[in-house]
Amino acid sequence: MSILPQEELVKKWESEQASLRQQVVEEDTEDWQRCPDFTGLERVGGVDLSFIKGDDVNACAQLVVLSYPDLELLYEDSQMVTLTAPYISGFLAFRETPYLLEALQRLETTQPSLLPQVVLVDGNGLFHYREFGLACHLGVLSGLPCIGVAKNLLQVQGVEKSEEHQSQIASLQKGGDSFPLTTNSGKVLGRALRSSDSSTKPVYVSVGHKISLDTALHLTHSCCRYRVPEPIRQIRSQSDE
DNA sequence: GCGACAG
DNA sequence: ATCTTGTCGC
Repeated sequence: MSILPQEELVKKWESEQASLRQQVVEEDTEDWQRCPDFTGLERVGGVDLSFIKGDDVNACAQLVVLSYPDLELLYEDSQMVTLTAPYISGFLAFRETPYLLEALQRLETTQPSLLPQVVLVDGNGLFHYREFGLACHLGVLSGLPCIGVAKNLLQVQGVEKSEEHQSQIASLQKGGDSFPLTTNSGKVLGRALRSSDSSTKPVYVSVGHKISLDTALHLTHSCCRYRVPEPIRQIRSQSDE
């Protein structure tokens, strides 16, 4: 096996992103997405990789499936994995997607009736340097509707932590309030969401696959008891329960 | 040289 | 991502 220099790796990954980007569906495709209170939606998934202190090679790949709208645990899968790809900002998917896909495939094989109807992904979707973040990548490869939920702002295409951005955050009064993340060319790539009344710092929601931004925003908010949506949050609290 | 850098 | 204690406020 040959090791590519990072510069070559990035070129290869960029072209792979460009080709997969064309397969992203940015609209609602499911019946439940068009119902006012998401009637028909029964299972919401969450995926994440977690690490331990000094080790960035071994990680725990986790998938949870929660009931909707009660957000109770229906399924949980944890698998220790050894990562092969490095973390490079903008290319998170190449590091994490293979193991998240494996988890979804294990579920599909063993208990297909528990497959989630939508997956909340820890990271960005279209709100990305090349409009193809982790949530898009996992969505296209799995075929499942996916939503990107990032806890930190990625500064991309003119969206930045400016005075303007800070004042927009300050203007979010209550849980559910949001404002658009608009590029310098005028395209809305996502929305900053105040996810609960008690949290000041927003989360950044963007389309992953097979869902509209409006639906993604409302569903994400309806999954929030605290700042981080339950499907993603319950993964972390899982380890000590 | 300095800031930025999803997870 | 992860290391970490207390502390302030509701």
